[in-house]
Amino acid sequence: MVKASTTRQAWLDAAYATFQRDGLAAVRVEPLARALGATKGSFYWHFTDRAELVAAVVARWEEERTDATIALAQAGGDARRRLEALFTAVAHQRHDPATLYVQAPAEGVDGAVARVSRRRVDYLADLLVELGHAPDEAQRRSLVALSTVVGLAQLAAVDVTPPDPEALIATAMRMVLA
Amino acid sequence: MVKASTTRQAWLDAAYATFQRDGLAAVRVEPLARALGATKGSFYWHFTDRAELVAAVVARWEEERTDATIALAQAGGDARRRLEALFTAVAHQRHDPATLYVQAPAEGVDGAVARVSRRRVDYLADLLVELGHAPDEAQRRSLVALSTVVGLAQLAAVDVTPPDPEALIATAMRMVLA
DNA sequence: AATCGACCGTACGGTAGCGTACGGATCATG
DNA sequence: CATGATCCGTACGCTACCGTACGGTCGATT
Repeated sequence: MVKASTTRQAWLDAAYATFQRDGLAAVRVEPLARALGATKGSFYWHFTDRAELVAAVVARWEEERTDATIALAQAGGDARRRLEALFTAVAHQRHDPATLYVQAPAEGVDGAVARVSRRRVDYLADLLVELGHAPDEAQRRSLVALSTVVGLAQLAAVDVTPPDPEALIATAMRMVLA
Repeated sequence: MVKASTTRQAWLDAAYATFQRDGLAAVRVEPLARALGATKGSFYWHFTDRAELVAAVVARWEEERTDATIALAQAGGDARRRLEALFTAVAHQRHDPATLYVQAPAEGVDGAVARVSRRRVDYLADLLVELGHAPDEAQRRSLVALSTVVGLAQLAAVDVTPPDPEALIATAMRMVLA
């Protein structure tokens, strides 16, 4: 019987935006209130907790990521084409905040992050199985691939980046396929 | 003419220990003082800043990492053996705190972290060149390898871990070499 | 023995955020 | 039109931490 109050959504939208830009830890009630031109009185009407807001933000993120994966899975083409599409998508898409994994446990959302991670690994592993790899080996290679993406984001945080990102993607894809 | 006061070292040791366990952000003056049975009066005698302590911690970390890499480089055996030793060492060694990369910029130590990262990549790339890879390709593969290690630590933070770590290492090494 | 400097404790002020109490406003509806 | 629910602002207390002021102690030096 939630009468979908308009401003609960505003809080969530603002929180989601700062989550994408600066990570979960940056989702703070008072700065958010200032940004919205509101006060905490409003916030604590719509949410019981900061934790509830963070959980809602991550729930939305999980939905979006899951939908995106499903969309990828249903894209046309054979396994090889879908894999190429996946790699170029990952290369050009906007990424999750680099702080996501380390902050998730403290924010109580590591379950959701783990689910999304596993779904990503499984999707890639399915493609590799289609391309002739044994299931166990496919799973391992997929985990390495996801780790690579996550790790590159970490290194980018300290400004260690490949000279030629396109060539790196190509090499990474060859490494996963070979 | 610094008369090597004994307790400056005590502060540094304690700070280094909590850095290794909980990351740079966990290096805080007041908790450290409590742990040492001292007060901030002592701390601000030996250090001007919390920043100075953090910088000292990271400097020590950089030295240790550099020495370790040099030791690896001077180890006996051909390139192939040294590479195998590297992989098993990385697999069993204690790792850097998972928070290192994301926190380094805010703590003003991203330069040191970047240097260590590049040194690691370069060391592996040298091995790959010895094993017949072209320099550019070796550099790319090394960056992928380091990213994989860093990414695995991130995923471990949300409890996404390989079922068989040994098999994963073997696969990763094959991927890097192939 | 007086003093000086190294060393450290106490006490304070300041910041940034969380959560709560409470009162005022607004609006639908009986 | 009164009343109750909804919504939000103000003001407060609390925690955790940084950095500073200042005074006291103690050993070495003069």
